[in-house]
Amino acid sequence: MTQSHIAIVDCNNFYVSCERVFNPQLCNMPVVVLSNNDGCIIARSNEAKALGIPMGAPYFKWKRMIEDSGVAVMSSNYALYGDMSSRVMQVLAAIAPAIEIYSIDESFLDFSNLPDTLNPVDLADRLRQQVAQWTGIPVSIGMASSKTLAKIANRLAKKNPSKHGVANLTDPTEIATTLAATDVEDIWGIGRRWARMLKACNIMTAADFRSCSDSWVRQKMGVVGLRTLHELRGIPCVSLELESPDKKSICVSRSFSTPVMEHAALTDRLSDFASRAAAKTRKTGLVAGYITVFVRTNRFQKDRPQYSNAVTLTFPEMTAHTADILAATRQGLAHIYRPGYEYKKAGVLLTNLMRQDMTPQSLWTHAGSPKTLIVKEKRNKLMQAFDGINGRFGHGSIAYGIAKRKNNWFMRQEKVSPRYTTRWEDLPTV
DNA sequence: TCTGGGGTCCTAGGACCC
DNA sequence: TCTGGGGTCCTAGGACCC
Repeated sequence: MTQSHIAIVDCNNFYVSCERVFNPQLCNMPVVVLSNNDGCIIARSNEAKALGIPMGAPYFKWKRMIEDSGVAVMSSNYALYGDMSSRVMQVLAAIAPAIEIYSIDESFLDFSNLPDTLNPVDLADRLRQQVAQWTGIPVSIGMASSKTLAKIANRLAKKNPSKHGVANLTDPTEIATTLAATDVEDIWGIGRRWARMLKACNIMTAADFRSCSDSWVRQKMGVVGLRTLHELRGIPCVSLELESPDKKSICVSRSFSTPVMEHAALTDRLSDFASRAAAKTRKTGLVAGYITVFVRTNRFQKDRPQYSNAVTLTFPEMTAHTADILAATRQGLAHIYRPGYEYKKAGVLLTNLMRQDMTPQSLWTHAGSPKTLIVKEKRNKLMQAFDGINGRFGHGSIAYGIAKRKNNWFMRQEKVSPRYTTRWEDLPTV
């Protein structure tokens, strides 16, 4: 068996980099990108990080400082980021032996079994240059024998300018010094809670953690923590997933820019979420068995009356049909809606998903009978036409009557860039 | 005034069964 | 004064990720 070697390619400050590709004035200056409703800061350029602006911070708390420091602020433009992501991944997939797309801005690549003539660092350099040339996005690449170590190598590549964006972490001495310089909370798989617990036990760095005993880690952090421990020792426990598995849940939820009190208004918004969720489900060729509808008040306003509730309903027959999902959403909301509260967030979650062609037939519909088949066929064709129109002209171009009243509740999005790559009208001109 | 959205996996404990 | 033992399935909640 050959030694495992894994590379992770991570786009630098991805959302900011996407904005910069089409608006070069944003280069060499501090830039942040905001979440939906311009609520939180979810991406920062290096210059913005240097100013001390933290990831995930509420925008309103930093607005003053951001304005005073001349930081450029962009609302998020997911149509642009999603499209840029697939371009980056296409370049990687064309060159690398095998790829696992891990998130919108990261991919793991299989560098095991490279031919002797091909040095992994040379291959990584080539990938970096090719992605930069063909998409304009800068990436960093870390390599090691496990995913967790590759992640640490990636941080090294980003932090250490002498690495020029590529770090291959294989030398035991370099691994030891790098782990000693890595804070325990910067390990992939160690979040805030576990970091706090570990630090309380005087385990401060990745090197400290690596020398903990298996039994102690197993007891405190379960098998997940144990896996991370072994990965840090260079034993791969998290394998590459070359085929992306089917989703197990599909969720559409939003916070509202202003609170919603009325049942009818909540129905409007949830109906929109429901039809988006239905379209997402059809797009992946799945059908849902259960639906959960949830609502909640603003959890940050502790002096206001709080209410949060959810209900799960079972579909009589698995479905991805907008009409079924809308009906269930309205039924679910009727169960959990209580008047007198200021609702801040709501959503629809579809679970028990299955490939449509694997769906068990209901006992009651005589699924095989010619009449039922014709009805099903008609319903499916309706949804195909529906998706075709919305795919071409944008979500909501066509909608069920109950899903679309007046959409006068737009998201707050004051600084959004054009959809340069996915809308003809927004194509940049040169 | 203003605090995102979408996922995964694991575990403990209860219900139920023999 | 006493009240088995073991297995499976399901779910809620907790941890994590980007």
